[in-house]
Amino acid sequence: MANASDPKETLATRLQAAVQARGQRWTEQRQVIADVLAASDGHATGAELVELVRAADPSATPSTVYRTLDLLEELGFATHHHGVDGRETYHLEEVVAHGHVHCHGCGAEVEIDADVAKPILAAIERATGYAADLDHLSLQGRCPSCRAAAAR
Amino acid sequence: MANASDPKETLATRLQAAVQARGQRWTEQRQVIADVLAASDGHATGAELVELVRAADPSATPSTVYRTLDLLEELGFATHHHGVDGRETYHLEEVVAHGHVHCHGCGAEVEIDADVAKPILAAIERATGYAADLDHLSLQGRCPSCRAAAAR
DNA sequence: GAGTCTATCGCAACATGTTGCAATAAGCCA
DNA sequence: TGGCTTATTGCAACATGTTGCGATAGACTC
Repeated sequence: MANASDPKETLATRLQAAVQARGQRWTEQRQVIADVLAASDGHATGAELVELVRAADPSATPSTVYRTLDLLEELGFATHHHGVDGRETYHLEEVVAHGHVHCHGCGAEVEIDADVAKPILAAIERATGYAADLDHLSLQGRCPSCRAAAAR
Repeated sequence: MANASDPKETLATRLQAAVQARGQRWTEQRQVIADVLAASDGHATGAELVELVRAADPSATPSTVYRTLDLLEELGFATHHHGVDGRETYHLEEVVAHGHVHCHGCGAEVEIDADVAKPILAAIERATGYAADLDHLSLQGRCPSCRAAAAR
């Protein structure tokens, strides 16, 4: 821990600067939420974050957590997507943009990083004209081993 | 209406046959839900279906509707995916398989039919080894006109 | 430091789904 | 037809988010 870039410190600090630059306010609750998010590994559901925040500050309420999360998205510090079960999953912006693919055979979920996704996004653009968002790329299908098992 | 194939009749009938073939039971509620689904255009959220079913049969409850919808999926008569806002959207199997792409600029949502999707699915397979599911393909990005507006 | 403006908070109610459980009734067999 | 088995229902409680509103408290000015 405590490496050179110290991401936990910089997240809260940069967030505070960004919030205040927009004429908005920096509060205790936002500090707590920023800390919790920085301490997570960058993948957490809304409910998990609410629970973690309440553990750090029992007076916090879900509405505050979700509203702050919305603010983080607006400011570009986080993104969220809906997983297979429809639950929200939040990512820190520090985590490099990536998509997900979920296997409905074995339930495995793997990440798709930018390099791997490049030809997929290119195909989407050619086919539809849309510039798709890697962070919202959430696919379902069958992984290679389940396909092999099904073929037998 | 009342065309040659008469899909409304056949859905309930075929569903009943499939349910009974599995040793399961055919009930009033399932008949109502099948009728409602057949009368929809093949795109309805869970909440909409619950409301429609309750309009047809006020004694029906949400749990019954959702459980029946799960059954329809198991039997291959319907599929569902989660839209941009995380709400569930159900499709009848009669509607040809298709994906969706949502523009986060203007909010437009367009369908991606099988032909258009083919190169996308091929790219996904090449990049990840996964055989992706067209019905669960739910993308977000920027549509051509929003991209043009942003470029200016 | 005091006063003002208003963004943010916490609460409570709501929306959409999910789950456990006891009561009901569909389908089967004698 | 009558009785039995158990899938299905309806209820109620819960889980996860969202929204409206009055109270609180940041931040700014004087």
